[in-house]
Amino acid sequence: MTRQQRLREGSQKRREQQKEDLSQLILKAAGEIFLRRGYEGFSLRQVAEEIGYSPGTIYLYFANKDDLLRALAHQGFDDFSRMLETVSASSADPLDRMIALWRGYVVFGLQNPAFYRLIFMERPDFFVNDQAENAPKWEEAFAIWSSVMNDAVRAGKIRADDPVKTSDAIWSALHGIVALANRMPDFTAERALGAADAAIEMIIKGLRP
Amino acid sequence: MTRQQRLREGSQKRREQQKEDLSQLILKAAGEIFLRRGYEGFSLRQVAEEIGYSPGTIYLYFANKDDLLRALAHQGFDDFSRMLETVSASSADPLDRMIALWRGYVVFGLQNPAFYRLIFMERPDFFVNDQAENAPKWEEAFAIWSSVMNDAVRAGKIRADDPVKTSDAIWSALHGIVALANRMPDFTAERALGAADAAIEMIIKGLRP
DNA sequence: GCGCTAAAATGAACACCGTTCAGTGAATTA
DNA sequence: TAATTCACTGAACGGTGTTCATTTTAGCGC
Repeated sequence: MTRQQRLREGSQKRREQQKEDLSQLILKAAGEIFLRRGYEGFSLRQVAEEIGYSPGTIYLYFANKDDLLRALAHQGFDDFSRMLETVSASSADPLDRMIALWRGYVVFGLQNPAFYRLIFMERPDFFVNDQAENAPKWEEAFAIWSSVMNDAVRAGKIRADDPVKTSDAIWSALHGIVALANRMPDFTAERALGAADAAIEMIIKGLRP
Repeated sequence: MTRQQRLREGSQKRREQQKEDLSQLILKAAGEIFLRRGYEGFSLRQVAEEIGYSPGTIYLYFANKDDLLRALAHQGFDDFSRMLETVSASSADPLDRMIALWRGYVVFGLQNPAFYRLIFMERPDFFVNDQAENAPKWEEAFAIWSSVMNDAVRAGKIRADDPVKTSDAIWSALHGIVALANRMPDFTAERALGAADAAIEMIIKGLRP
């Protein structure tokens, strides 16, 4: 390899590094503004303002607003997935683990309202219709969810005549709690946690074998 | 009363009538566009375009976009309330009535996605913080809801240790189903109805005395 | 019928938004 | 040093909600 080739390679690498840096800077600023202003208040022009670039520059790193929003959603979903994994490893008892998972879902939703809204309320299409390899796998998270439920069924802790419908019903109950807390002014986190306890108790008793 | 006075009164009435007419025309056009374009696509300029007036005219009849949107939400909530009343009178048996009410909630949500989204997902603040007399009463709808539940409790059909938490949990479950069906591309109405059946069965069994 | 007056409606403007693209200027290459 | 590539800009386009001076319209007394 000649000296010139090495020089060119180094230069190219440096450029790519800078490009990657700015991409990350945009993403970081976007995350801050998204948390600060919420889903509706989030705008590309503010992100550009924040990092001191013109609005057009963002389009050199992200295809459009949705693309940037999708990147944020993926980050948020990674956190969500990690939480699921952590919680599902918290206990050896199948029933305890399942309850911990459900409670973890609600707590995550209450503690990360902006991201929960983005992922599960405003733009679930980012995940459902996303074939990209780098996309966090909706299915993987759901795999944890259903494996925990399967374990409880196998251990004879709960009955699930129709696993899909039952799983949907449980998910809906938890999602409903978080969604109401997210949008209704008087559905406080405290009230949501109370509803979650009642729901979990109801579900467990309702699915008793 | 002189002839002139009568003339003036008639004229004034005619004017008020015209004002009322245009107000209703705006509301009607707004409803159509809201249904056609959904919550996000709805714009005042389109409403003005539809009825052949300039955008500013709408502000002579509604304070702003929220005010018009609130009027739509109130209409939608009236439909919702009527449905609750109708359904709650459908059966004499407390348990049947309660189940019919729950199922009616889900069906209404699935059949009126735009309005359900407006009322329960995007702008519940229209109701929670609305002190106006003409506002549909959130509390009245909830009164039907909880009276039906109370009847079932008194009839010994279900147990409700903590009525508020239990009621919140049930509402959350139903809302979760409708909310998921509303926003998730692959959560079809059919799937939602399946989840609703599973949820209702789970709840009934979970609350068995 | 004719001015006068008050109400109604307009349309241009403002400040935003996402998005595009010809043009600029700096860094790299030859 | 000259040429070229590249990141970046900033103005523009069409859209949004909202305001307000201005114009048009309609009813009134005469």
